Amino acid sequence: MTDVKSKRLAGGETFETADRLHSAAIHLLRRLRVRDRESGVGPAQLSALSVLVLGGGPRSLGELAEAEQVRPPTMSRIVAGLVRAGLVRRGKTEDGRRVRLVATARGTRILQEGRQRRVESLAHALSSLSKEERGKLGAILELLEKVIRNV
Amino acid sequence: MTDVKSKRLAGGETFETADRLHSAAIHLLRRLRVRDRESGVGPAQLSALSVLVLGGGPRSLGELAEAEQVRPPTMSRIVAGLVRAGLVRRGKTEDGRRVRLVATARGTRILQEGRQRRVESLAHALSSLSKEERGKLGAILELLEKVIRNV
DNA sequence: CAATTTAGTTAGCATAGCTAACTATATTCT
DNA sequence: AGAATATAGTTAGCTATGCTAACTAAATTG
Repeated sequence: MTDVKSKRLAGGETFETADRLHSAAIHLLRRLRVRDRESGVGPAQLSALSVLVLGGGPRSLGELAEAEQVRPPTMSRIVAGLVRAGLVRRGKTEDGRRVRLVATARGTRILQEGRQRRVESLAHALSSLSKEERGKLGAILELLEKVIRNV
Repeated sequence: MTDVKSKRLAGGETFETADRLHSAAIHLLRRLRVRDRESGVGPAQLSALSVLVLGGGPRSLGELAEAEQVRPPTMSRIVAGLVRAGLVRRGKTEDGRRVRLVATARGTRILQEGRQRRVESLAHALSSLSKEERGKLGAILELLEKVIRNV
């Protein structure tokens, strides 16, 4: 009870689980992002577009910057690229300072296709699990989604 | 049996699980990477350094580029930054063309501290789970690590 | 209606990705 | 052995993505 380990014995197992979960997430996304090159859209643009398409509709530039953890000038330029590529359209709002950013049909299609590719790759790997194992994974995901919102 | 869904009924559930897992990984890392700014090292440099520190010792530049899914010229510059910052040292090998990249003591310390911060944030969030739930999560991680290697 | 606050852009800097073209060392093939 | 080829890294120059500082325009406050 006097060694280094004992100081955090209560949390030690949790820490190890966190470490493994962290590492798993890194390795998973590192593999999946390979497929994003096929879209021809850069990672920051793709991620911002995903907020507009999957995140429940149009946003202002500031909201998008916050969602992507990026400063307004950075998002301003990312959006400029998306508009130039015809993936996003700028709309007006009641507040003349704000812009309303909307994914175009093309932007929506490109994002959905990319997401499809990523998720298919993962689904294929998951197919090696038994039905029971996938069930357990699904149940854990429920918990995990709550935990992540609290990070 | 004739609608769109039925075409992939067998894989439909797996696809949904993959989608949720994918989304959870994205959201998790998006939150954790906030803490990396404290290190004062850019994301590409930090990630390359993690391969040297956690990935089991020294590597050549080409190996590092492959591990990070980046082209040699890109890794060349990332390594130049790490060397300039005193986090990595270049060593010689028998093959005069190859370099042997080793993390310095300072590089190792900075990486470990950053990883500690990330994992602590996650461990703190995980502490809201019951002991039993954490146990289930640990068991699933076993499976997940295997699955991810097959993506 | 002047002062302040808020939303977004522009300018300029550093990092990080790429391809093409180069240098230096090893290997292979007469 | 020596020429031709292959391999490992670097350099140059482009685009994209991150930042802060300084600006413009619109809304809100006093």
